Amino acid sequence: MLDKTYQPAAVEGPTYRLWEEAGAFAAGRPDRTGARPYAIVIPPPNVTGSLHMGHALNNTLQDVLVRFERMRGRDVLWQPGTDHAGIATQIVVERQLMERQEPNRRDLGRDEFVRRVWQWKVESGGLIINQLKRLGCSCDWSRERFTMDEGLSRAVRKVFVDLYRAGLIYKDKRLVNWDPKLLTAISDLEVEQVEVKGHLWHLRYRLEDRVFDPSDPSTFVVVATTRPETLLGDTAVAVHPDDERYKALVGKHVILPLVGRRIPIVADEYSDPEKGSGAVKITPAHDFNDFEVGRRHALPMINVLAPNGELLLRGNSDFTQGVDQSAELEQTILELNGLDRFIARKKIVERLEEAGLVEKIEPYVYTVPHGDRSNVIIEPLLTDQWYVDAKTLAKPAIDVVKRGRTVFVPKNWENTYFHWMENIQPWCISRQLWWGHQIPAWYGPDGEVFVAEDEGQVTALAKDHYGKSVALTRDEDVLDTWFSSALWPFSTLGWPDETKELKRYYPTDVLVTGFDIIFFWVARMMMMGLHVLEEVPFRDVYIHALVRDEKGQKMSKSKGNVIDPLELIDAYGADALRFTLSAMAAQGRDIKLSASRVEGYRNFATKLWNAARFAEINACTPVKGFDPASATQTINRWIAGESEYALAAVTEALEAYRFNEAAGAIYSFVWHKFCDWYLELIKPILSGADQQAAAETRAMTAWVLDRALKLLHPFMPFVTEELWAKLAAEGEERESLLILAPWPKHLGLENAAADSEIGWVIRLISEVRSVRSEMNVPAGAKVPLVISGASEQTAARAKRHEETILRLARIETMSFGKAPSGAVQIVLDEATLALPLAGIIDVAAESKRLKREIDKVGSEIRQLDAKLANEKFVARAPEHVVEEQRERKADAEATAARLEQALKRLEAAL
RNA sequence: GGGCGGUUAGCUCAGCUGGUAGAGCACUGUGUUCACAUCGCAGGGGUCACUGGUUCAAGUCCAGUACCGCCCACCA
Repeated sequence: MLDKTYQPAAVEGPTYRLWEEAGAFAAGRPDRTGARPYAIVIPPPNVTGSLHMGHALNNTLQDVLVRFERMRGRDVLWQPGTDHAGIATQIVVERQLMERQEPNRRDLGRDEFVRRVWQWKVESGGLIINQLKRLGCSCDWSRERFTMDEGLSRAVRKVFVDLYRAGLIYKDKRLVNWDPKLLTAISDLEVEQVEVKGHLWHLRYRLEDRVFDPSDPSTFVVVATTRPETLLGDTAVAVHPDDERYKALVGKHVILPLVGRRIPIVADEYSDPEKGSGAVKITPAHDFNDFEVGRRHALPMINVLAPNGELLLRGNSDFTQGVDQSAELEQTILELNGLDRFIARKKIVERLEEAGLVEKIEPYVYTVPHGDRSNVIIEPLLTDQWYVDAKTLAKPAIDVVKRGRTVFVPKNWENTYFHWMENIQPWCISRQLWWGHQIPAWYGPDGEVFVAEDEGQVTALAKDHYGKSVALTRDEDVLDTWFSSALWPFSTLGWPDETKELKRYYPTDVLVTGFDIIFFWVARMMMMGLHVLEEVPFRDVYIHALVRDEKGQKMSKSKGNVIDPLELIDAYGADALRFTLSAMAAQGRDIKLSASRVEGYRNFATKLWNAARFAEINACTPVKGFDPASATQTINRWIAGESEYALAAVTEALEAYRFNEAAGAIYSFVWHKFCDWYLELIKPILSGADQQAAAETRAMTAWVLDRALKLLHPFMPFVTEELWAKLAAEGEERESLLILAPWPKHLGLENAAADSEIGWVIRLISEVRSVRSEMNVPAGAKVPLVISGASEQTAARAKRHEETILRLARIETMSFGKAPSGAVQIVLDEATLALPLAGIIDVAAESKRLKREIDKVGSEIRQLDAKLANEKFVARAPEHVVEEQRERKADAEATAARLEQALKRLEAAL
């Protein structure tokens, strides 16, 4: 006997183990060898991660698809794994070392530190995997991968070497986004532009051949800057070639304050006469634009910053090059060397003010680049880094989407993808970290670079080159985490080996992910997949929304508005959370989650549970060989047909990735069709005398319930699997677990006659209930029902469903004849239903109610009249639309006439 | 500066190819009915942001406006 409510906590664990023991998640099951494959690779969560709402959504949707296709008979591979997440993981372990007051990373040394990270990974890295299991994810865990596994590392090395040899990976010295806190380069994508309120300083640079006089503008040039501290690295002042104010100055020189460096005034179109003073200081080593200007004018690049963001002046030969020794220079070095960039800024401004070199200071709002991990201001820094020639790789990746070989859903994300891909910049892939794939490049004694997959090959290469064995040193840097992620769709399948999995499951069917990583990940997988395997990594890319809190804010730990999916699972069950996320996954931009919604769907699980309980109590168990098409009872034919509509709706919606529609379709079928009406309508049959009808109804109930469990299983796997087992025929076991059961087939059970008849019964009951409620008839009171003006068909229907009507509409007796006076009257199609309530009802109130009804129908008639009187409408609208309006008008007029009669009868009774 | 979304019931949102506005929650009334009070039944509540256009017909298509949000961009 089923409990009164569903207890998720008691069911979820054992059910999950059941699936695992049955090998239900495994790809390539023996029973599917001839089946079409269906593959999804999971967006690998960071190994440091714990399940947040975004993961919950992302993985719920994948699991819905995977379970759906598995039931449709496909050979499903859902490839799981985790990402080593270079920076994030290194930060976590470094923090842990600090908390435990252990030696820091540098004291430990690289090998020991990396060993400690691995150790951490073994101990704590599996957390999120277990959380995915709690959500019910049916990944093939036997195939779990990690981006730093030996196999995946081999793929990384091979791709790196191949791309290097193809000239698509190269080393370059240029400005990079440098994180002064993490002490590593980062890619453009890892930089966030943050708007800040700051200042714009207008500084005076004195002209070389003039004596500086603050009151004489002809003795200096004013430059405006938001970063005064970088003036130490200035190597020019640029003005626009057409700027009349400065034309005469081009070619002359100014003397850099605090330093004494003589720098030229150059003409360059980069300078915007509208901005600042129209003259701009050029610091090629510390600004991306200035870097380009510097290249055009062959300016020296003077780096004045150490990697940690402190000024580096003493012993900096670039800085002092060509500058005469002076007391001023010495003081500058003494005061500023080793200062943090922002402290130095203050000092420099102070000194400039003392010297009368600050013309004015304006408040100024501008954007400043911040590191997305460290949250500190990023410094453009001149360093040697490895780059991927993304522009070349992007071309085919753009092309395949244009030609529809890979399709984004929703389609408008393709624009975002194209825009970024068409303007793609070289991808900086080297990171000055220790945790990650160390770059397979070695340097000879003279700095010659050798790139190969392993040390043996590299040694041979070097020997060839030098004619003898030499000592090589390996490049210390590691690769951007996203480099290995980019290979995920094929590295997890065993590439570079030609495995049978690679052959069978690549390209994968769909990638399910959020729009925030289209650039980071989707685009790069496209580029790598196409380059390495010459085939797209996935056919479809389903982009889902981001989960936000109830107020629409992005959930983040710092805001404290995080809803923990595991807490929701504990409170309401995994099924309720999954159903909520599915139901809310309309193809918009974001999902605002609230616990009340989850609670509502928990109630849905309970509702289903109780429907099953009803089936159990009434011995509705599956009957072998039952053919739903053989049903004779109208109500049974009706629910069979309704189940067909639901099947079609769920199937079509899932095929189109319309998760919310699929969820909505099964929800309203189970609750509003099956529970609200079918189960109520069959109660008289089940307890009635007609044994054959009762038997048919029991069989149909079990059959429909089975069908509902199947349709619901992708969304609510736990409760459906549990009920599937419990509802098996007595003494028998199911042929398979629900997870492996076949998706229902369309049997053509739709039945218009049954729809019409049951629809009529439902309308009758609803109308009677409504009027009773409105007339304040006590719920418990049974009243007689007199039907007048009924057609033969209606009378037959009423008789067929008499018991049901009596029961559900709380009717004492049903009869046919003239409507008695002093009765409440309901017009239902051609018939009028009278509830003789003389003495109970307030005649005046009833008269008012009827008049209101008449008004309502009247205004509908007027509207329809106007429409039909419009010649253009009749002439131009499609025939069926016009016809529909005519019918509607005829119905409304008939109803109005009957209501008028009803009103007359009522008033006659007064 | 460019691009993309959003604006529909008190709240959170559906509404795909234009043809009588929907759901969940909340609210109101009600409930001696044998699956379910995590429930049943009934009900209130919307000039679909605004302006104009296309159309026989617009929440739905087009243009513009106003707010809100996101993404991209090197603006001293």
